[in-house]
Amino acid sequence: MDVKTLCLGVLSLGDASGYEIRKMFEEGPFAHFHQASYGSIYPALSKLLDAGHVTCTVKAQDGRPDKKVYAMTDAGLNQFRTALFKIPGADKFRSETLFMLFFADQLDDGHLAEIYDAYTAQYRFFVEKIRALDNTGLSRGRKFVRGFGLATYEGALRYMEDNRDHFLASAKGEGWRDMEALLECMEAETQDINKALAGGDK
Amino acid sequence: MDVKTLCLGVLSLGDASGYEIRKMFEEGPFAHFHQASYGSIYPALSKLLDAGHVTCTVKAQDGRPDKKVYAMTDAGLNQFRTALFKIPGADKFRSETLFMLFFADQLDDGHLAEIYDAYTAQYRFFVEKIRALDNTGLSRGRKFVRGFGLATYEGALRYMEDNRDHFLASAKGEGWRDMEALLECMEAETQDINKALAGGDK
DNA sequence: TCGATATATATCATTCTGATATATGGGGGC
DNA sequence: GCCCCCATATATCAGAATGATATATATCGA
Repeated sequence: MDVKTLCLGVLSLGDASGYEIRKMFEEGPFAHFHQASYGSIYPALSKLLDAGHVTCTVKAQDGRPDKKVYAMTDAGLNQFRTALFKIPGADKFRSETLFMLFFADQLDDGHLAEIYDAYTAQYRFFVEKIRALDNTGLSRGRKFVRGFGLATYEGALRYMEDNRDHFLASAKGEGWRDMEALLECMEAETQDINKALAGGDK
Repeated sequence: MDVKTLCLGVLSLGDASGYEIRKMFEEGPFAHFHQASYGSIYPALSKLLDAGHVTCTVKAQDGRPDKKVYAMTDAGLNQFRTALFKIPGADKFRSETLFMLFFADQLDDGHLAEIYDAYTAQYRFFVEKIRALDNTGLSRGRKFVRGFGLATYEGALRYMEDNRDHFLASAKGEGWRDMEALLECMEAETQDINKALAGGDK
């Protein structure tokens, strides 16, 4: 799913400028499951304009720079609905923090605790913020992703709170498995995946 | 965190080829919170070799193509530990499925149910697979990320199972908020974030 | 008055993805 | 026996995205 489609999605909710679209991915309702930067949004809007999927109106503002407000056309809506009808690609989760915590034994104790507590605080903040959101009057899709995010963050937060002291206190180097063991593990998983897919999933 | 650092992390667990490193991100212990493709791994290994952070030994195999086995040097280990001491960047989660489900009202009912059930099945599969993992003898870091992943997936799965029927059955277009309302919402969130960060978090 | 922050658009080097190319060998189906 | 698919293994590349930077204006607090 490219940024053009993401922009069309945002514009299906109402007219917006590139700056506003970016805010939707930075702090808005999409922030927790998608992101896009200026460097991809502005070129995407140019392409959408060329293709006739959006229109552009320059609006002068007092006390602020001019704004280019984009609006979706019928062709754009069709394009968006076509994209929505495809099979979605797999989720992609990237966490530098979890990668670091994986290598806890290589880290200094103070730094490890610092990272752990900052990560916990972040999740606690997200949970509180999403809980505080008023979900009356929202579309079912918006309600669903809100609940989904809350449920996952709550699961993660509870785990981190429950396991903090034991994790930070447990001994370094206990139980060390080598590369061969990891690769064997993986082979077993591969077979499972193949079996599951052959069984009819996805 | 660039792919060079990710490769060093894998190599800190034992010697490996580019192909094997890729498997670690595709199906191995890192699969659920990081990914890297050949197109980034092979160039990264070349750069690490030039920098003296790894060594390379070509190994002939019977019945299989030759293998380039990479091993971390002392300089490489130092480099990796330096990278681990930095403040980790923010998590990045991207889900095309959640983006589509956000726009549930734009989707055909059959397709919506299909996407929902496939997504649920995927999470159920992950939960079962991680539960089945033998965690005895693993390092505390490995144990932690396993538990973390399980807790988040369980939270998401429970939510999807509990809300399926209500979500799919609820009426289209109920409660429609416009762009202005979304942007107002965001402004409130921004202030919260600033307050929280000023308060000492992270 | 100075610096920081917010609004707003735009560009670009670097990086990463996803696809493709190349080569070998094993296993299953017919 | 033959064909096709899959797994192993390395490498490259077009296209896309990131993160940083440049530019300009206005507000707010110190």
